[in-house]
Amino acid sequence: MARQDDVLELETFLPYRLYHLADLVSREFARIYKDRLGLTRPEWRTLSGLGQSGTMTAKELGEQSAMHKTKVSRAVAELERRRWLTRTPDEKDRRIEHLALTKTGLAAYLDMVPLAKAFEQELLGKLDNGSREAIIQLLGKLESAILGRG
Amino acid sequence: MARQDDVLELETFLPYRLYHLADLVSREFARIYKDRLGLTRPEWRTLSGLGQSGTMTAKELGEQSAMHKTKVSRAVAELERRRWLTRTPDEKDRRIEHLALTKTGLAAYLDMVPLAKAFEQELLGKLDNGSREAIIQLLGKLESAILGRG
DNA sequence: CCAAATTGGTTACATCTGTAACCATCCAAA
DNA sequence: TTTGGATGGTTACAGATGTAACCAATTTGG
Repeated sequence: MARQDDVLELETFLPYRLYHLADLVSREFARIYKDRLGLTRPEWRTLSGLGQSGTMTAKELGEQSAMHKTKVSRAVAELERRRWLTRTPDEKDRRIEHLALTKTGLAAYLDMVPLAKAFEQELLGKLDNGSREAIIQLLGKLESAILGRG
Repeated sequence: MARQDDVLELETFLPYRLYHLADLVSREFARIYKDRLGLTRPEWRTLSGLGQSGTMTAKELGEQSAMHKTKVSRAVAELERRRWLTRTPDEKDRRIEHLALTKTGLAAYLDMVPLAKAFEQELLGKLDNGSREAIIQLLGKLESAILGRG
């Protein structure tokens, strides 16, 4: 049966499965910040990044949350429009602006944190202990693998 | 330190990590079918679905490859434009069309299959045996979990 | 010093996507 | 039968995205 070799089973193909799963999880989670705060994913990541790290430049934000600079730029613009963050020019390098959440922005962030954690816990809660451990390990290994340092 | 509870570490947050990883893998793989065949992801999935299963309706395609019907519709239209697939009206239900790859379409599919398998193998090859097993298990468990049957 | 390359960030444009509205067709109940 | 709802599929429209071009400021190398 040579045919077997010539067929790819989509349902078990790793890139497909991985993407599909991530898409499901991400969409499900997105409903929370979208319904509650009306944010897009890049906007949520920006909020989350600044909430976590305090003050960052756009570039740092992009690195921390794996976003292309155009996404960062637009997300920052939108959050600024809402007055959820402020830009402070850098003294020494005038290309750079330091971004930080305003009180309102921080409040939105603090509003989301427990919801995010609950979501994650609920998801992980459906797995046995071993699987929970395993998944953390595996994500790391796969990341290294894809980044070519595996 | 109450602050700890109020912070979410994005880098270890499951939805983020999962999505980021899937995005990396998917993008890397997409380069192959994009460079080689000029396909988008929905188009690749359509090609792959029909290559694997022979003849399907648009609805079946969407179910098999987890695509919204608009994506299917557009991908099918594009592949038809290239004459990579044909539509055959159903005898009994005139809303339905049966889709199948043409010779050209099949050739493109057969061209991609070994590349796809090689990509997957290369990725998995960077993991130890245990991890390879584990990942298959885990993807299934997480899928069940997110779909609420966990 | 000064030109050339680099960097942080924004914008324009074309493409892709999701939602909702839509069109046929089919089915089910009266 | 007719009629009201489902169903398969397409389309319109508004947003989101990626690529590339761009601008200004900075660094580098001569």
